[in-house]
Amino acid sequence: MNDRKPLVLVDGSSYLYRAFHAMPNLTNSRGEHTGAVYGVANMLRKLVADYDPQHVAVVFDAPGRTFRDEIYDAYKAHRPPMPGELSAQIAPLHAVVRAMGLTLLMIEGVEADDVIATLADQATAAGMDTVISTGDKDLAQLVSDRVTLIDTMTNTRYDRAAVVEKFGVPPERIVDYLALVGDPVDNIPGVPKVGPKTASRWLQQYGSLDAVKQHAGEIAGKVGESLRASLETVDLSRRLATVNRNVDLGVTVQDLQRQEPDAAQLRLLYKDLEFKSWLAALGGINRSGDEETSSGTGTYVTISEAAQLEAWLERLQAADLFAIDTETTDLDVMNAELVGLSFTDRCGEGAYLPLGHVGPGVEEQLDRGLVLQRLKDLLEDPRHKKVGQNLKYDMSVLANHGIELRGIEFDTMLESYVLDSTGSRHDMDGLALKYLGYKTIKYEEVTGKGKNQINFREVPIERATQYAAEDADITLRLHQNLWPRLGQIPSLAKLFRDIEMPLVSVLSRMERHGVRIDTEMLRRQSSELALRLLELEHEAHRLAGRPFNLASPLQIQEVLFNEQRLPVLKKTPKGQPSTAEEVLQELSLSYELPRVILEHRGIAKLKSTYADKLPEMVNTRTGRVHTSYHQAVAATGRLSSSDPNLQNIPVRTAEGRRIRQAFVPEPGNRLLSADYSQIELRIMAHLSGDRGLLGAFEQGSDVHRATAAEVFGVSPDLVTDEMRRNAKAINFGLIYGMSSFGLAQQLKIDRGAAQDYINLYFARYPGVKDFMERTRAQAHALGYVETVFGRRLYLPEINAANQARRQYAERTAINAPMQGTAADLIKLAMLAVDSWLLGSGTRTRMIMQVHDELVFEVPEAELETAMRQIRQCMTGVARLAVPLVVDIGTGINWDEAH
DNA sequence: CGTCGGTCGTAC
DNA sequence: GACGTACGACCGACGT
Repeated sequence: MNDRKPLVLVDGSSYLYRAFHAMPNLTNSRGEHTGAVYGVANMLRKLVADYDPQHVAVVFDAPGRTFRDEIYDAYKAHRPPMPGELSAQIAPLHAVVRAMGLTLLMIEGVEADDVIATLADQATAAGMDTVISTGDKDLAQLVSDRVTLIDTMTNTRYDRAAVVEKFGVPPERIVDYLALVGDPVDNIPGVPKVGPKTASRWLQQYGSLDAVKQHAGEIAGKVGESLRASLETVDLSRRLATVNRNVDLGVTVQDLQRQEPDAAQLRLLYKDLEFKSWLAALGGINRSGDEETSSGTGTYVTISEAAQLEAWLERLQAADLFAIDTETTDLDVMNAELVGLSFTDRCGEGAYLPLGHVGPGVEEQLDRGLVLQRLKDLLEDPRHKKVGQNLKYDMSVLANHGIELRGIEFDTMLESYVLDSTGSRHDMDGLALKYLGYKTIKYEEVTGKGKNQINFREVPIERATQYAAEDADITLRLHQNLWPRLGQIPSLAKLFRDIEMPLVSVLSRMERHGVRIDTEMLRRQSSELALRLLELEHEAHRLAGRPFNLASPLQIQEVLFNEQRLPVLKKTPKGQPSTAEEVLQELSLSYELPRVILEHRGIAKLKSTYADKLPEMVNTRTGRVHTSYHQAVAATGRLSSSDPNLQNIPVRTAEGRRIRQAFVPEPGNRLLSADYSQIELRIMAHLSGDRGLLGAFEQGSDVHRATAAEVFGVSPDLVTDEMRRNAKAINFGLIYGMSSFGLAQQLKIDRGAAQDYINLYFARYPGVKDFMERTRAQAHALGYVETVFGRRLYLPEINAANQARRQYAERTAINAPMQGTAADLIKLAMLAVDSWLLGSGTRTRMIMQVHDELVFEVPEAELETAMRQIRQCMTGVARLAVPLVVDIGTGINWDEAH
């Protein structure tokens, strides 16, 4: 949307025909025709030089029937089959287009015109200008304030005024004009005897085709007769001439990013086509030749002598940037010991430094302690820049050996994530395949799997070298591929550099510090829960008349709905009767068994997921639990947590909160919890600029109460609990892109009433309504949405033909800017807090992040300072249109602090 | 005996 | 089908 440069859409098919007929009969020395390729490619070169577009597509008709064939059999029937000299040029032309870095679009069952029309409309909706390059005047119907037509071969340009001048009618009337004039090439019948002059005169006189038809009786002479005879077909002509602006493309404007030309490929093509001057312009042979070696392996060495180590050390010290990777004994960082290190500063090369291997051949291995001592300065010096894949892991492993990795400049996993967070995984093997077309050696290929799996330390050094050095090599290659892509989108490059990269070490420190758990308390809870579960199980079996597994939804379903004949209130997506919480809740009103099952389920969940699991996760060495925070998982920009997941510890019910009571500080400390108040609603106020919502936050009111007062039309002090509850559901629903159905279900009211609430809300908060519509439009036009800080979320299914998928993408589009901005804000807050912690010499530690909450372990003497500093860091990260408010609590456990 | 999809439930 | 983002327990089917 910020692009100054227009979207350029090229009607490749029309140019192909024109170039074929216009160009002299060019052939190469093998007698192959090349004139049409030359003509179109020449035109594309000129276009790229003139506009330097960031987004461009070259669109071709796809073979096969289109909707126009469906409505009119004779459509284009007169077109003679494509001459062989032309069809033979299509494949090389496509190859040239791609090698030039331009997106080629050819969509089954959709004509080039319709593809162009749809994309132009999307761009317009996003506030982007479009230049359509075509030799076909039919597309004059698309011209608007934002869309111009150019004919690159004749060098003419059509804006609105030029269309009126040329055709005598404005763009909106072009289809009427075409319906009257007809087009013999496309076999649009038109009205016989009516040509350009008559058509434009009529349209000027009567205003539109419909008006012309109404006045058909008044038109004298042979043309009048002809018009009256054509009244039936003229509507068909109009339909044939009208481009379809709303076809399902499976691509959006955003997918049309112009790429760097593939010089090697162009060289091959031009050589083949014998376009000698262009070949010369490409210059000499690419000196690096990296691209071509991507399927082979690099030159990898094992460092087994001190002299080699010194040589590599010198080389790495001199490098602007080097890739580093660690091999360890364990995937769990807290228990991982270093087995080896690999690095490279040059693609295609790499060194592996074995340090902890066992077995035959280890005599060759340098002493780990001595080597690390020797490497420490390089690794800890922030001036020596490093790139890695998931460097948080390497950083933590090195920390286990007393080395604090600094100069963490680039992480390829995060580069991929910031570029496109929707890519399901950002693991190195996948990235290498996706971006380099390279198949890496898999970890399992080296260690084996299943019961035959060996520890990496047992992998022969020779084999380990190939695997490990390749990892460093590929990491560097990936970085060289991904970083320029990020550089093209400055907001993403900034996000990457200023938020994601600095966060890596913050997260590493949080994970390594961990959190203390009162395991005895959890064990006592577990026994109590076990006892209660047994009681409930007996009770359930008695009520069912037979034993069954209460943990099996399938068996519950059998007992409740087949044997006990309870009514089926809801089905699962697969059509089975649902046994979900809300269903059992409803059934509990009339039956005993569902209530027992519900209670059993709740307690079983608490016991297995929390009371039993957390003590298991306590590290025997540190006596604390060390979660993993994942920085490249949640598509919106949030962190996620696993092993254990500390971001879904119960809080809503009293029994659940007992789990939180087991999260405790070290003696002499307190836990401090600081959370952003109503962060996503505040962001909605900021993004929408809605006066009412902004006002509510400026006055510091209870926002749900304020919403209730507005929607129900009462003064805030007269808002009942029910009104507030409903308003709260609406507020949350809005953040999630809800429908009236969803709200109805939530509030247990009918759909009409829910829709009334929504209408009322939008009437009171029109800015919010506009924001939602703007966001949807942007998503449709660009294929992505953005946070306040420019983080992008791509929505590949936003224009899907499947309604459910499309609607799902639309809801995501609404939610992502709010959820994502909240994620950006708390990441900034973590960075701010961390730099305070590091700079102040305090003993306060940040130990957990739960999306809008940060948890700290604070020495009692530092509580006051910590509270003040943390609040300041968190509220000060950004100036939004609403104040950021942070609630802070402290206590002897997490429940008390929260 | 492992993997994987389906269902459910916890958090924000 | 219908309200967004996660992780994970458990079951049961399926393949080794």
